Amino acid sequence: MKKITIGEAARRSGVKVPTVRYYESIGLLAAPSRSEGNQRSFEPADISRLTFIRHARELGFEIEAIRTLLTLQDDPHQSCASADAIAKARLVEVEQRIRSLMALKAELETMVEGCGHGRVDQCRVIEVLADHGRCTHPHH
Amino acid sequence: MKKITIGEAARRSGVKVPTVRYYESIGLLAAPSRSEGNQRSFEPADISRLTFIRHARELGFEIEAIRTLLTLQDDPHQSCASADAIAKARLVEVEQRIRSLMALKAELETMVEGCGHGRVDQCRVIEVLADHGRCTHPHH
DNA sequence: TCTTGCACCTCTAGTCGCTAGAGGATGTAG
DNA sequence: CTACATCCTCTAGCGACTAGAGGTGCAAGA
Repeated sequence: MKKITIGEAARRSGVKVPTVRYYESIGLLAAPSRSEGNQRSFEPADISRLTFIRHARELGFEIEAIRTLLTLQDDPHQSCASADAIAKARLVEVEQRIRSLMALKAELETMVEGCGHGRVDQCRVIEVLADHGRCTHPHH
Repeated sequence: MKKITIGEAARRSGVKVPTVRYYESIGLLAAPSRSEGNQRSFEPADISRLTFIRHARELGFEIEAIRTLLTLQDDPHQSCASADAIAKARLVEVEQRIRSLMALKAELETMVEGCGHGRVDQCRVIEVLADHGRCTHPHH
């Protein structure tokens, strides 16, 4: 039975060491057993859990959503309707965010293109910010 | 000389009352004069500044970037190279964020589509999160 | 055996950009 | 004069970490 230190767990899961401790502190990860010298000793299952969490975070799921997904994973006989709903909600969020960012992109492009690289009083960047009415792409 | 209260300033600029006070506290907005009863009294110029800030925030500029943009606006004889650089940097950020979100969207769609609405042990949502190797769209 | 030096421990405080709430003062309309 | 909205200051909280202080554990080389 090999002992996995927190550094090793971090390296294998891709989650940083302080973040592993943080996840333990908020109860997302069960407190692992300790060595004689009070150092954490993780199991392979903990690495899987940390990897799951990291991946979910990369997909932009919030901690509370991940908490729910983890309880679903812990009990595989449940219906996956909750997991489905969480993923769908996240998808809607992402789609909205993309739309919003596309509008911003268009507006920023107009600003940057219009900049004559002269002085501030002719600068389109400043001008557009100062006077919202000049936005060519209304989005908010 | 009409006195503009903080509520009025908030209404006209679209910045919330506590946020106006917050901007003053971090020095983004000069402290306005006060009434006899110690209430803030804003000038029309303050409303313009608040509107500028709000618009920049909506475009996702960070407070420190806005601070720089405001000092540029305050001195219109400067070169607008800084403003241009800030806007360009923001544009690059936005473009990267969009690309990243598009990848997430694709992955979420696969997850949601693959969900057979059965039990968790057949759920693609949980499965993909647990095993990153099954991502169809590698992005990280 | 000693020592070097890294990895580990706990705890607190800071990040960003607000937002919420307590507890009290002011201003205005009826 | 009395409601009542709005204002004031101050502190604490949000999410998801991150940084740092100050101390302990552990493995390897001299």
